[in-house]
Amino acid sequence: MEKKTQGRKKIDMEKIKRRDYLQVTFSKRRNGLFKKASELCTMCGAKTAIVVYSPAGKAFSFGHPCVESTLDKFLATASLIEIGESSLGVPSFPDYHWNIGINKLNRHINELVNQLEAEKKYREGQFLWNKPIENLKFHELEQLRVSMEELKIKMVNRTEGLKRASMLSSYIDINQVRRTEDKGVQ
Amino acid sequence: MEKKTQGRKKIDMEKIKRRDYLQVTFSKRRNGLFKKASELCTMCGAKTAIVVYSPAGKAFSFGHPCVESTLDKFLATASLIEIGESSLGVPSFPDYHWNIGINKLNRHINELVNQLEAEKKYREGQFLWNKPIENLKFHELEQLRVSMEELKIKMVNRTEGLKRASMLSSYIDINQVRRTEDKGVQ
DNA sequence: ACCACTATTATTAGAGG
DNA sequence: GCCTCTAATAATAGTGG
Repeated sequence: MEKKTQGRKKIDMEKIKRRDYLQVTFSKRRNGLFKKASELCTMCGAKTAIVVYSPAGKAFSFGHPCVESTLDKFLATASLIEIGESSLGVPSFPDYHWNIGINKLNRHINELVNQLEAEKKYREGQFLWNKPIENLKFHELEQLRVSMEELKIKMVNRTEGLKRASMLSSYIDINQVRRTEDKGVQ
Repeated sequence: MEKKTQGRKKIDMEKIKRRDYLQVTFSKRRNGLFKKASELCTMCGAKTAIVVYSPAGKAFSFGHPCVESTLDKFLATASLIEIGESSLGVPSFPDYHWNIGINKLNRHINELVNQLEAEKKYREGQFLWNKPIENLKFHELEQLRVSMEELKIKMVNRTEGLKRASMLSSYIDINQVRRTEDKGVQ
């Protein structure tokens, strides 16, 4: 029962080398970050989304009111501004489109697919990919989406363990903090 | 020059009512949040993306190494997990969807864009990028096709990279804080 | 892995410029 | 709006269970 603690050391802002310390520090500081975000949301009425990847690639997220809505709003607005600003005073639209970076277009496509899925979900109240492929009606659009899903499913099969428990698990009412158990930062 | 300060008051974790206080508190705490995130990134080698919306709807973001890459990774993984969970008990989609033709893909993307345009018009009205897209469907389509191929390759590469350690990338800059000017929370 | 403790540092509310 | 200052609170590194 020796209560001799040496107290907090001044942080040196270097990457921690010891793996056990890294793990515990990551856990503590991630919780602190989410707590700060929660305080910012409740005190100031802000909307916040945080995504943190541990060095091992494990994902943790915080969202108020939820991660997806905040991120969707951000991505949509960013893309709109991006496209709108780039086309301001630039009559030669082909050049813009040909010069735009692949990454931006990738994000654009991801956004298109995500938004369309959200819209269809909102309209139809059901994900079409729960149904057998043979019954799909909008064959062309469906085939595109199914192909993308197949792409993603292959990613699931390859990324083995870090998937299902990571995200989209449970939402807590107050803060919508959702996190998985911290299996390690390694 | 009266230096009588009354010190910090215990926070009451309620929504601040005074608008000027709300503004300054939002600013201070947002900076504090980003600083904490930066520390987490440098100390633990984490990847982080934060999006904060002020009550006025103004967006602030922090990202390490950048917002987009972290969010892209999150959204891709989230989508595949979502699909993975939803497809539990559903036999895997056949492989031929991987080998879908480029020409078909062109039509699919075209329909995707058009349908999304329609949906967004229906839901929210006109958007800035509606008009240019109508003027240049061919170029848009061509670029989207290229980006789809890139996306496919990129996702495969990313998946293979996930299995190995993702700590290869160097975390150089302190913050890579990208934010807009704080015009007010109101 | 998580929890408790605590000395010490870090953050910040409130005020003034 | 932003910066400084400072007292007071909050977060946390290190330790033990």
